[in-house]
Amino acid sequence: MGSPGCDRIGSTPQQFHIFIGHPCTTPDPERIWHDPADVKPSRSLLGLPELGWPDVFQPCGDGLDAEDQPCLQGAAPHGLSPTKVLDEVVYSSSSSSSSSSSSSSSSSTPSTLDGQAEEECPLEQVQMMVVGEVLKDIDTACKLLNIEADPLDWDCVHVQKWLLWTEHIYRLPQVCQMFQALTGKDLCCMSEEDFRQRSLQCGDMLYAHLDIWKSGTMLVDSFSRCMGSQGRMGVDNAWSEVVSSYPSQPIHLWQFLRELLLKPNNYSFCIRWINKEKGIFKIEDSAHVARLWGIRKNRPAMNYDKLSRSIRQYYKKGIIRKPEVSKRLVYQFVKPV
DNA sequence: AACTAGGATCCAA
DNA sequence: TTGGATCCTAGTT
Repeated sequence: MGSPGCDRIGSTPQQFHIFIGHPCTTPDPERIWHDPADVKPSRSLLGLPELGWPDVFQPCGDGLDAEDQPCLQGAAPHGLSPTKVLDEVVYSSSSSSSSSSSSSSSSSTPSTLDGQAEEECPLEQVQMMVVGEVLKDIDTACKLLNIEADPLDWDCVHVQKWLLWTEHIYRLPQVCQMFQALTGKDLCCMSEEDFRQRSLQCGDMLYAHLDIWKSGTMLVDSFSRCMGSQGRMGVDNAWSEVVSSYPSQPIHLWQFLRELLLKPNNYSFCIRWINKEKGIFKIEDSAHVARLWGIRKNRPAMNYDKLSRSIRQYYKKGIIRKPEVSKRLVYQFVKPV
């Protein structure tokens, strides 16, 4: 018996709550949610229509919600295209480093030198964080989709994965077939008008989203050149995280599940430890985990029925088992992580 | 309805 | 050969 309605991606879009730019993609949730200096790029920052945060993602554990945290939203001017925003970030960082008083000279009335320092530092921090967040978002998607960060490196399959992913994140209608047999290079050569011609409804959105990815490499280059050692370290760290994360060989399901479990700030809403020491975990959102696995393996028809069958294959192999007290959706790694 | 269990088959690496 | 996807029946919660 299967799980009706779960065979086709998009059949239950309301359950697919991944968002590439969610704060929880950042490794340290404590810093993110409790540090008042931390400012997240909102969807509008990226030139994308706002989604209700709770509908997009529910940060688990701390109960905080971005809508309840005005400081986490609207970090950048609205109405800018992603490229413009990123360009501004790069440009202003460049200005501020070439002449460290750039921001202060344009700022209204810094009363003291100390005041200048106070104003400059947060600006650079915010700029760096914006770039860092963009890179981390791309990193998250790269890990999940098992694709390169640079669209120029994508083959047709990678393009389809990216499209599938983007459809889900932004709840776009299915557009994959409109971009068949296109490589990443093909995509990058296309103009916004080309995108619109292929998809009147969301071509501009796809174009903008691709722009963010294309800007990733450029951002790293620019920041490496322009930022001071502290900024450079931050970006380098983000980038090294991106680069080092490319899994080149096929991933096993148990490894994938462990990956999700080891990033509770990202995925605890759909899979979490019950007892990490004993390796016991619970799948909180079976459909979501199945979709993540389907995206990872490029199997759009994946569902929990099939995923759980694969998990059960691990029983014989001694990789995963049911805990002594069997509960629904609760499994146990035989060798705890 | 959703989940669990396991047999059978197919396919790609 | 192996790991996983897919389809299936049957039982349980």
